[in-house]
Amino acid sequence: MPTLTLKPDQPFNLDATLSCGQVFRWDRATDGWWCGVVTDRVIKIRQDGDTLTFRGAPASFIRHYFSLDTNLDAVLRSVDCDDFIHASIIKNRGLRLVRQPAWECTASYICATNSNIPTIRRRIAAIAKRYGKPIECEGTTYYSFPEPGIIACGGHNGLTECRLGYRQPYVFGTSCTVTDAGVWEKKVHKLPYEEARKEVTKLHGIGPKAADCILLFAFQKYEAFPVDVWIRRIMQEHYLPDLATGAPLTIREYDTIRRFAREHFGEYCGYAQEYLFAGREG
DNA sequence: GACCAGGAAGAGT
DNA sequence: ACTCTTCATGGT
Repeated sequence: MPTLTLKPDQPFNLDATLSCGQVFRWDRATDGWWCGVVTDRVIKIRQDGDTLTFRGAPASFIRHYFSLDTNLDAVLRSVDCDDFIHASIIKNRGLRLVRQPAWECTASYICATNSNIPTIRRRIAAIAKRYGKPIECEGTTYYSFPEPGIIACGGHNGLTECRLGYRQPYVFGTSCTVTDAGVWEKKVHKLPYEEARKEVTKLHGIGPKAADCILLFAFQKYEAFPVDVWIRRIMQEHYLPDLATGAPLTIREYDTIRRFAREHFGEYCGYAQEYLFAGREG
């Protein structure tokens, strides 16, 4: 099986990267192997020290997907500007933001609103099973994530069995709007963060939070700082004590938090966000 | 059974 | 431009 050797100055922590909540289609077996579906590939990978062993994709794909070309030391040095983020970095050093397929990421975060992570995972798996192509791997059947055109062709009620709740028309509607994922993706890629954010927010079912997740995880816009209930809590406790507590998060508060983060952590504040999120409830 | 979850849309001010 | 309400589902 192919392997890839990490350089001494190339920190990477596979477990932290895949279990921090940025991806929904990876599972860790008890023997240390991770298995995930990325668009139409089933990838198995494990880490033993500085060695990655994998199958299902060429090394170039692995290197790109896991952002192994990113100078993580430099990124972390740039956001490591106070004691609290410093502790989060120590705890999860080697966590990297992966490069998610844009359409799958977009549909995923529509499904993610007002839900917990196990539920989100179940919904995405249900969509893949409903419309994706089966992929056999070591005696198990996996399913690719369907292109938007496939979902659009399924009609209004095609997703009913996926039990998306009120998100069903959003996923369907956005599938119809995007249709050609490649074209849409290129358009967003070209835009700088704030403009890309406006563009992505036009889609049905995507507000500020989902847009920031999509831009961070799929478009490498590292200035994005997604604010969910966990991040809001952490920011209130450690950085912005004057924020109102309890009440629903308003657009104004959201902007206050993300602008503070952009200012405080710098141009890679998205990385800071993910280290903070990884350290939630502990 | 209450309460919460990687929120967002729509209607009414 | 702000505030309030509603939305469907599953985990704890």
